[in-house]
Amino acid sequence: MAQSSLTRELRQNKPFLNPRDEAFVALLRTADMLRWRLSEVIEPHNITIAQFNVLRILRGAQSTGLPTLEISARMVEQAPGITRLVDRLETAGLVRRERTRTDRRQVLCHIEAKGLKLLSWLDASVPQATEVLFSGLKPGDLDKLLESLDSIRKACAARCPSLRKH
Amino acid sequence: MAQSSLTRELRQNKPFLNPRDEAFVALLRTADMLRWRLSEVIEPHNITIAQFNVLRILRGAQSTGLPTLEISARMVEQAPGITRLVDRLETAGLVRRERTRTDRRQVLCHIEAKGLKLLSWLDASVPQATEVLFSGLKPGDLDKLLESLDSIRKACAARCPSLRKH
DNA sequence: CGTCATTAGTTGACAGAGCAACTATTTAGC
DNA sequence: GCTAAATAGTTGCTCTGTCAACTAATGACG
Repeated sequence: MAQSSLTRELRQNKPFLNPRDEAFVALLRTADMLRWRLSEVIEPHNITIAQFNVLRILRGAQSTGLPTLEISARMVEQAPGITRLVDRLETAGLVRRERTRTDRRQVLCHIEAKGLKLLSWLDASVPQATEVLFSGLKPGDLDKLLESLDSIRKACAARCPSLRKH
Repeated sequence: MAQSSLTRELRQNKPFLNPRDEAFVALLRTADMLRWRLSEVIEPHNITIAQFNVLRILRGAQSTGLPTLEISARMVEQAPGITRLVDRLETAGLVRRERTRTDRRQVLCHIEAKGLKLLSWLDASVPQATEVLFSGLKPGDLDKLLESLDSIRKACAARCPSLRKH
């Protein structure tokens, strides 16, 4: 087989010995590029990808709001510093927090109008920037990809008790 | 179709409207979990994933060494702070740097014996921890996965001139 | 109902990322 | 050869991420 495009990208002189190693590296690298692409679209609006994720989560729970740690559990990528992440969103006027009356340990977070407005901007530009990246994949490829990623996450979760305590 | 495992993982109440959106999120999340798994193995040895990557790159170029920015170009995930990253490796005695005589702007980095020794430890434990995560995939699935990721990276590179100037 | 464990979240200290400005050296053009 | 531009890397500053210790409130159980 010819040199894989990944070894060429990373300027490796040796091919991968094992397709699983290659898949591991390819996944990390592809995700890094996607993150890069996404940040090009959203960071000009002065929020990070993690903050964008929080806003979307809160928009999905507008009626009730969400406790801080529940946000954390729903995030696509881990973010242990959730408190300060939300701090910054609050300072920016994009979210609001209030202590619950029933359980006074909890803090409910709500998205503010300003946050919703920002998201509505991004609703247009983000898919435009990201969906095209998958245009080389046929519908069947996409299904297969989702299925494979699913299988990997399952194996990962099974072996990482510390990863998430859902 | 039943609720996808991704929407369940992230506790979303709405399904993804678009399989491309879902693939985007699934990729970021899967990579995050892989990174987590990897860090469980290597961070006990007091190096980060990025530093591990640098050490492997330098091992692959032992005979000649590599200029600092060339390391940067070969990394799986972007690391703009390459200077300081290598600083720490040097402080830890894992790499050595020297200014080139022919081009005195360049700094050649070499891996030290201590770095090689550390890698030889990890050579055993890292594949053991990571390869099993792909055991749910048949060889054909792996090929298909690599191919799909490749297509995504190509599309990404085409649209991100700022991503890398290979 | 009092102690102990658990849950929810915050804070402090410190390492690391990210960006822009800067130095040193080399290359290219006139 | 001399100036201008490009290359290689470093440094300063700020902001963010990480980890551990801490407070406060709730739940469990004898």
